[in-house]
Amino acid sequence: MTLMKSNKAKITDVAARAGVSIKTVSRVMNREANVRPATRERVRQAATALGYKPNPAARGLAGRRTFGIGLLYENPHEYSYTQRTLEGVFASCEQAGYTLLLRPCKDGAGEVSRAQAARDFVDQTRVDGVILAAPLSDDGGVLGALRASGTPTARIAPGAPDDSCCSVRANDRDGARALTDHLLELGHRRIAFVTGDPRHDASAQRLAGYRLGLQARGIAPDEALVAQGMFDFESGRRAGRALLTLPQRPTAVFASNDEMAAGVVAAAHDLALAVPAAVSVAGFDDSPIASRTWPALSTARQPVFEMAAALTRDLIGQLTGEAQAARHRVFDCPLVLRASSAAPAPRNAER
Amino acid sequence: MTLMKSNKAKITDVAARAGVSIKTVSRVMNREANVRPATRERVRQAATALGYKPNPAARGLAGRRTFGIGLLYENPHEYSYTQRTLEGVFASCEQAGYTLLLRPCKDGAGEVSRAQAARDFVDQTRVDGVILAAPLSDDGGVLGALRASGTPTARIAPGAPDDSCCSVRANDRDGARALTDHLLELGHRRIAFVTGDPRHDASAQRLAGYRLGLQARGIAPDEALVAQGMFDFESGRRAGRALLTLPQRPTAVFASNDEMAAGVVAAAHDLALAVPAAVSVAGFDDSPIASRTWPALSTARQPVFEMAAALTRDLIGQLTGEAQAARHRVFDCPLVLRASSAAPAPRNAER
DNA sequence: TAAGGTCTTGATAACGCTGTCATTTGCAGT
DNA sequence: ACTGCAAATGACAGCGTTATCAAGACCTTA
Repeated sequence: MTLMKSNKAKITDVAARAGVSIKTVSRVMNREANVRPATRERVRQAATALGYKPNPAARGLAGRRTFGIGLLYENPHEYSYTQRTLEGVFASCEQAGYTLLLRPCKDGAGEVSRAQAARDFVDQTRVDGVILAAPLSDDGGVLGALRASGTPTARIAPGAPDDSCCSVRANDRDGARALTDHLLELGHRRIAFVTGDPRHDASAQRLAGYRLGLQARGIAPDEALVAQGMFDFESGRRAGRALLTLPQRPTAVFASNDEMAAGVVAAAHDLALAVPAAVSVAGFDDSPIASRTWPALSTARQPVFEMAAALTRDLIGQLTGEAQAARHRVFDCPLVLRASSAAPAPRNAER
Repeated sequence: MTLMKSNKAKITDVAARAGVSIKTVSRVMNREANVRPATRERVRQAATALGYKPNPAARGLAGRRTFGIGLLYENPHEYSYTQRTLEGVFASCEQAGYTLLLRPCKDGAGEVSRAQAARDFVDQTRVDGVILAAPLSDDGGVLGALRASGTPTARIAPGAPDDSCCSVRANDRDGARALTDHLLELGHRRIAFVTGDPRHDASAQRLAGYRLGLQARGIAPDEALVAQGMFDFESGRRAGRALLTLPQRPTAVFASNDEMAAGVVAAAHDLALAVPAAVSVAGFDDSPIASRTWPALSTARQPVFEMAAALTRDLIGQLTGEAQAARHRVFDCPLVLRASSAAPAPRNAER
């Protein structure tokens, strides 16, 4: 762990180390012509050694350009989870006069490269604060990079809230528990479950809620009824196919998010099983896909916009010094019951 | 039309006009305490009169804060059109060392407020360039505001490409024509169409492609088979219900985008009409929803990511002076045939 | 009226970089 | 070795704010 104080190297430091004037450093950094290769190389090495990154504000002020590109768009009808998060963050930023800068991280990349992306981002933008969406909010590398840079951070749905960062999360366990209870009340007893991406803490919470629900009714857990998913449609479809072709078919399938639940519905259609007549399906999130499947999904609504907006307010509060301690908010997930869940067919309704 | 040269007022101008020092102006702008109300008001009026907006770069340099909030997230599975656009823009920005700043515009707001939003955005961020997503790319107010500010602009799917802005668009007409031909070749003759939001030029193009296809086969246009939609799921569902309950039911429905096509599929399900046995459905875009409906949608793929990435490259080329003239790119939309389209049932296959 | 505060206000120095323009260096060509 | 020109480098002045700190204005109280 390095010193907390981020003694950012500046152009004069690089110039001194390379034994040239700051103007030459500027030329090298901006890839201008007319610098001898040897000099260029010397400067480059000095810059690397010092970890020098030009200050964008100074560049913008002196050079009259910001190296920023704006993207303007209208709110589309087809919101995704990320999209809704973004809208929530933006709403709070706008109110406080902050600007929103985005950085998608390649999901294929390893922890090292994600940490690097985080480092690059704060260096390049010098933002006052950063918000981490799950599962980045639990990424040790990213968290470490941000901490090292001294950038205040806020986390969406982190596994272990920590008093150095504000955080917000849904009450995944209770939401999943409520949905499980709903299926139980309809008379289902063989309820399968599709887990989510294990890197998201929410996955574990939702599974726990499901188990708690069964346990409360004295139903023995059956591991054969729990399939692994990754939060995406295809994994849901695969899990659905596996679960619905089990010798003793479940009468309901509860997937950890709507995207996978849509996959389960597709799998049921593929197998000519009517939903909900032959099998009930439930999801989680109340994302747009939930009302676009046929039949529409019963689910638990995650108030994404509100969560993101509140978290951003908290972060800005910290930045401006209004807030003292890190705040951790938890939002409830009310049930949204639609057509994908119903009482099981009589022959399956045991007890 | 005002002078093109944007003589941005600076703090000294405001100070001079209000008859105070720049520090006092700074205090007022930053809502600091200890400024006499009368002074505060005087400064405020001077600032308004001059249209003064603090330069964020100077603020960042002097004050060590950027008023920027970063949002880091991983690429989600559930991409929307906007999301994909954003990824494409980001990819090109990243490569050129630019930072991406976002500004959602309220879609409910009028043209005046959208223009204001655009103005505020460039004032607040001083971005080097702006990209306009449809239908903002055809919004006179926004375009005017950007032109007045002298900010280079690039447009996604504009109605009338103009030589002052780069643009990119899909070949909507040919794509729609190809999809129509596909349905015709399957044997369909009564093919209904659901139009898109009229503010998007693409809507008119797609409708034109559909009409061209019918015309080429000598099929008389039947206006009863054309329903108005707004590119969203619900409008598609409504249009689908209307079309599928027509006395002489169409054997196929071609919706201007996948979102609406999904609505048509839902409407068919609602009416207990099997897709594609009783009615074929086609969409446009190949957005994620296209492969999530059941059955999955036949559609035309709009290469959104590539389009956005190319446009951004072009814009940055203009900014750096590499490119001279505004470039206008057109991307083809290859057919993606899935299970939602098939030959009509024999009794409907006339001729 | 004077002393002792507390508000208000302003002068001026950063902030870290790029632009301008002068100066130095390197290298042909003689 | 010398001239001349182009390439390479540097000195220094901004860029438009905020921060610091001192000074002035205005009250209160004795």
